[in-house]
Parts: sequence; C-alpha cells; structure tokens
Amino acid sequence: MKVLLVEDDQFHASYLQDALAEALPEVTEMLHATDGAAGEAEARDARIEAVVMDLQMDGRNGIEAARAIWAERPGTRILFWSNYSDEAYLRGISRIVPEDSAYGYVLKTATRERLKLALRAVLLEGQIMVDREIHRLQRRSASPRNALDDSEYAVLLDLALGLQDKLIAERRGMSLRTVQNRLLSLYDKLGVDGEEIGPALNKRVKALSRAFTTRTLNVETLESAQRDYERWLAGRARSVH
Amino acid sequence: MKVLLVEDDQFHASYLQDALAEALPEVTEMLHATDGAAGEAEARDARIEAVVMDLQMDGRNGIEAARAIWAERPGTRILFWSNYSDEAYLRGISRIVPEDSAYGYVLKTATRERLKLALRAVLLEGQIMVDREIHRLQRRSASPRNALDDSEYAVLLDLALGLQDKLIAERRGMSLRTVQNRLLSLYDKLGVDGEEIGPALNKRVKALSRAFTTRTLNVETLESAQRDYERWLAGRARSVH
DNA sequence: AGAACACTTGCGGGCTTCCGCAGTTTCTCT
DNA sequence: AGAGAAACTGCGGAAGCCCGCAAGTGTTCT
Repeated sequence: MKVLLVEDDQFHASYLQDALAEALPEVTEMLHATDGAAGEAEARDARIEAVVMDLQMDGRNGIEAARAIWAERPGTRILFWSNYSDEAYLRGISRIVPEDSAYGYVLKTATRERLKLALRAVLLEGQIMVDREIHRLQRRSASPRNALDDSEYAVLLDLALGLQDKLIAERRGMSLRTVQNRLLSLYDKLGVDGEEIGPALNKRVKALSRAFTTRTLNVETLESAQRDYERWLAGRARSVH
Repeated sequence: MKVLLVEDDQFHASYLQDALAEALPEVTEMLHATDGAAGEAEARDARIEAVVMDLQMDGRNGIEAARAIWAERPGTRILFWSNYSDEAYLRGISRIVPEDSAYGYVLKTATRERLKLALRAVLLEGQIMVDREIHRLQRRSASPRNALDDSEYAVLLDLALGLQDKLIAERRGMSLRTVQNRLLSLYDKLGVDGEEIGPALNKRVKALSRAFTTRTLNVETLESAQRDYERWLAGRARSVH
C-alpha cells in the first residue's frame, strides 16, 4: 500500500510519518510532498489511492489539490489533517467531496491515538471520519440562524472582491434589487447590526470584516475568488467585444 | 539562567526545547507556557529575563504578550519564533520594541543551526538578530511606494472596523475632509485602482480586501483593533453622558 | 382550488462616499 | 526670515448604497 503525505511543515510531517508507520504496518511506500501542486503531480504519477493532506500551505492549498486529485480519481481516500477549524476551509471541503469517496478530517491537536485511528479508518477501511469538533462547526454553520446559502455566499464573495451592486447583479444574473436583498440578509446573518449600541457603520465593510473574524472567509478563499472573477471578466470582455 | 518558552504547538515546542538545550548549556531552568496570557504571568512570577515567543497563538497572541512583558521589565530579551512573515505582525513588533532592549526574529523554516545561533545571540549576548527574509519584508514595507505611515494605518484600522468617515474624524481628531484624503492615499498605496482595466469597484471594501491579501492586515490585528475601538467607545459614552 | 408564505423586482428618498477645486495652515529648506 | 512644498480644510455635486413600500410570481400547505 502506498500513501502520499502532503504537508509543508517539517515537524508535523515527521510526526505524521511516525504515526503512520505505527498505525499502518501494511504501508509499503510513503511519499511526501510539501505543497499542493507537488502533491497533485505525485498523486497522478504514482497512482496514489491514499493521501494525508494538510490544508493550510503556501502556494496551492490542500482544498485545491484535493479537488484536482478527486477530479482525476474520485476513489482516492483523503484524510485532511489541519490546525484550522475555519469555516471557510470546511465549506470548501464539503463542496468538493465526491458522493461515494472516503475522506476524513482530523485536527492536529487530536491525540496520537485518534490520529492513528483515523488513518486506519479512512485510508485502509475507506470509512468517513470527521473530528467531533469539526462536526460541531459544520452543524453550527448549517444551523438556520447563521447559515449562508450558496447564493448568499456567492454574493459575499463578490462583495469581498469590491464589486458594486450592479456588477454583482450582472455576474449572478439577478436584478439590482435582489442583490440588495441578498446583502440585507447577509448583514443580518453576519450580525452587522447585531445588538451593538454603537454609531452607524459602513455595512459593506463591516460585513467583510465580520466574515473574516467569524472565519466564514479567509485569505486563501478570497484569492481564489479573485482568480474566478478575473476569469469571468475575461470571458465577459470577449463576449461583448 | 532561566528561559521561558511560549508556544502553543506541541511539536514546535519540543523541537525548541531540544535546540535550546543544545545551544545553551548554561540554561538551568526551562519554563513553558502555551499561550500569551500564561506567558505573561509566568514571566512576571519567575522574573524571567529571556523568552522565546511564538507569535501566532490562540487567545492572547505573542505581540500583546511581549508588549505586556516589556512594559514591566524593558530589559527582557525576547526571541520571536514564527511561521508568519505577515507584515501585520512585523508592524506590531517594531511598534513595541523598547529602544535599548534585545530581541530577535527567526522563522520556523530556518535551519536548526540558525535557530541555535539566534538563541545564543539574543538570549545570552543580548544582541539584535533579525532573519534576513524578515528584514527584506521590513524594508519593502518601509519603501516609499507601499509604506503606510502611522496615521494612514490608524485610518485603515478604523475603515476595517466599518466606521464611517465622520466617526473616524471624531476618533482621530481630524476633519472629515482630511480623513477622506487619508483614504485616497490608502487606496493609492493599496493599489485599489492599480492598472486594473475592470469595472469600477467599491473602493472601501476593495481596500480592506487588498489589505488582507497583501498581509498588511490579519484577523488577529483586526480583533485587537476591535477591542481598542470598543474601549474608546465606552470612554466616549462616559464623557458625553 | 384557495390561502399563506417566500422570493423577486421597480420606485423613490435619505444618507454616505468619492473627489475636484480653492483657500489656509504647517512644515522644510536655504 | 522667506519661499516653496505638503498637508489640512470647507464646499458642492455626481454616484453609490440602504431600505421601506407595494406589486408580481412561484411554492407549499390544507
């Protein structure tokens, strides 16, 4: 059995290697990549079927790498292992997991035993295993009060990029007023006006600010949204001539 | 000689302990705290004069802890050891270093030899030692093109919190128009309009967005600015009755 | 089928923001 | 001290944003 580790921090990588060797004696070959792009290449070349993936890496991050790997071989088993319980990362993952594939999510603060358990369960048995703390987060983000549905999330990304209402309307195919309605519910859900007694705020900016502090958004997500936007812009320019 | 380690990641902490033992046999006592608040208390109680401090920690971060420690005993020698080369952290540090105290900054990606060198140089010899990569960043941030001066930075923080022009003017004691001038130069320096051919943007939001992607700002800085703002608000309410 | 509810859209008004123009103050040289 | 540069300030207008109101469309119950 071959396993690929994708992890850019050397201490964490060597800890992982030890734990993996202990947990899975059936591993015959252990590959190691230190960023998402190298991980993708490695997975393709070596026809890897089991991966342990860090999420937060310089350059190409774990989510993007996982998406690329699953696009080629949806059966690949991936265990995500990360410090970060950011909602932004979770949202990214739940969006790309193929229906029938095995994956797991373990926090780096988990005990060695729990890590080893997850390694066996996901990589060997093909189970799905999500750390309890993560699960709690996902539940919270799915609770009616704070859940952003996909279209609100899309508008949030556009807002974060600095697009004006009219442009968002064009990009998302909604009327101006509908965009503004979405913004209103965003302000509500992000708690922009929430019980603060203070003076009036610039809601647009405050919404972005809260999206960051509540980990609904993070820098990587923002950068990837920017790339999407530029691609769309290029397409639009072509179609308008 | 007593040394205090403040580091919340267990792998990094144990690596640090090893390196410290190798580099400084004269250390007789090694204390360990896992967050900023505990680090402060430990430093005070044990009358610590040498600290190795992680910057990025949950709860109270390294910058705030260092400020508190230096406020009590400016002679304390502090070596910052961190993954993060964010400008936001650097700006924080250069603001609080007492004129005559010894400090250093080493990246976690540095070799063991370089770390040991920095440990000896800063903690034992009281030298100042800054990783070359960090130094490069500081220089860039001091270059005329992108440098935000203190008052621009203050306005950026207020903007990020969602304050409106009028409120910023009140808080910072400037006229409304001056605040707007600051904003204009912020937009310029953050490249809000920079050679992008795309449609017009919401500059306020885009400025915040760019501040994040260029690492001028990060979530911790934002949260601490929010606390400052709330304190100011409370004071203002009292003085107005 | 009909009632209740949610979502979308246009209109309009009050407010904020961006920014050019021009006068005044403050800083910085020689 | 005096000249020139840089920063600060008020005014005013165009554009964008926030949002209440009301009419239209679609969905889900009973």
